[in-house]
Amino acid sequence: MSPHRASPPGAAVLGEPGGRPVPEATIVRLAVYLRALCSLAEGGATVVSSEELATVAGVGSAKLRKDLSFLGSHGTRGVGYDVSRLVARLELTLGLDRAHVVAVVGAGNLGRALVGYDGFARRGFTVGALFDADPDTHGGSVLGVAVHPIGDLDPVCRHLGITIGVVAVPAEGAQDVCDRLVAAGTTCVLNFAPVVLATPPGIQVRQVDLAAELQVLSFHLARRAAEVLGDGSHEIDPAAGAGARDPRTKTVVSP
Amino acid sequence: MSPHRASPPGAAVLGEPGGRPVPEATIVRLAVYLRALCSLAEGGATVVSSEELATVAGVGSAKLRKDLSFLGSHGTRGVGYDVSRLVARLELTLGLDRAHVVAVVGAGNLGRALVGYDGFARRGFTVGALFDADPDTHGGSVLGVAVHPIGDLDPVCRHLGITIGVVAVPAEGAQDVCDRLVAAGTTCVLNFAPVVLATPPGIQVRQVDLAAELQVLSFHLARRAAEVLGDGSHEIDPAAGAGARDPRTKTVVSP
DNA sequence: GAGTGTGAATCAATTCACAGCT
DNA sequence: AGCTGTGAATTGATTCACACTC
Repeated sequence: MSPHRASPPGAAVLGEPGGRPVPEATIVRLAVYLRALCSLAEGGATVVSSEELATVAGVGSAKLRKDLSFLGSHGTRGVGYDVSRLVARLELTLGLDRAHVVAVVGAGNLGRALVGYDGFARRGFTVGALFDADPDTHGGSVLGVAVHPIGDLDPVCRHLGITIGVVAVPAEGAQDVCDRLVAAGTTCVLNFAPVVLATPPGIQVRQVDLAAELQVLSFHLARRAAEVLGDGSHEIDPAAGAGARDPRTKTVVSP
Repeated sequence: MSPHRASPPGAAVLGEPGGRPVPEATIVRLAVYLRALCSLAEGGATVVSSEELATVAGVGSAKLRKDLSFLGSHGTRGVGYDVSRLVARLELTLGLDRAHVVAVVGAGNLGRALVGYDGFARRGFTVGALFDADPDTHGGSVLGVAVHPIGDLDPVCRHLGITIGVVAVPAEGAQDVCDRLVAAGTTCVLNFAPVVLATPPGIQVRQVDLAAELQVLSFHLARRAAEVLGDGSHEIDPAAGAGARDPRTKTVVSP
């Protein structure tokens, strides 16, 4: 249907908060740092070193410092980072200083689970509306969120000031839903449907592909099995490797 | 610290399916290609070119060919790839030739939604057991899958031959659940809890962080807003030498 | 002619290592 | 002394472009 281009993969643009373009990979980690910081704050910490924070966040300290440097970070040399100050900086950078209202499209198992997911609310994301194709659901509500027909997506989203759309419908309907979200002025889409969405440029799409995640794990199981069995499933095999090495896994610091 | 040459020189990079190590980024895309191929196959296609397949998968054709070359791919020059042959090759590589039984820990909204997610079954993943901390759920079942106490995780998983564990519990319980899964012999974990799991080496962890995904989208909303408003949210580094916004820079992929 | 497979070049991300603050 | 911030070096991934096959 849509002759749009797929949204550009990386597309890290410049003119960013700290004055430099923030790499995509870094942005994802900022949210992780924020989480880690909050849990440290709950534990009573008021300052943290990059080493401590990195450990909690599961990354190396150098990477963490580099990441934070993109925000023109406010650490103190010889001391560390002021926790509440850094929390505030991360929240600002991630746009969490203002509340966001999201629309969830698809009131199936997944859609309903997302409405109830408290991790969203905890970060200032509220589900303003649910949409579904099934007329039986219309007029009902899930945890206090009204369910609307998909045909009403445009007016309802505009009225509620929706800025992020979540696609939780089966693959067949996903592109149509996406097109409607974009037409309704939404510029950010979180897609759970197992299809690559085509969008006009400027629209941000994040894909969460549950089946693909399992397949990646399955790949590693298969690789390991092949290794142990001396690789029975494949042809080419020059060097039969000793199996001890583990190239993957985000292993902790090796002593 | 000086583990410069710490890695054993004898054990060369291990041999992967196609004979070369497969980059992580590629593995994720293989699942996408498989999906794209299946939908093309349903449309009656029997051969595809890298160009066609790449379009459906939302990547560039060069990247696709490079990715497939890691499997010692079987395309035909001047023609393209035999669809069913390539499907078989991808399934083999991703370990989908054998069925996998997964355990879902956490029978809340998300856990139950995952049990019902047909995208799993469609790729040969069956949920063999559900576990939950709440005694009220024990002995019950969700869509035919029995709910067990978390304390029974080890025996039940071993009995069912679980190879993949899915963590769908709140953050507080996640590390404990992960430890139990690992103790029960599971080597692959799909984690939905918003914490970084610590695991022994050799354990594969994939993290799905729903709140983080929204935060990444929120970041882009904030960046865009800052751009439009001439960036009111930041102070640091007023020494922006070059023009504030540079519409160039690799950015948009030309059609 | 059409389209794969792949070295070589480019681009991005990570890690190192150290200068510079407190 | 301790720890951040960051250029420089390295590693990894993507893109190019073309030889080669059908």
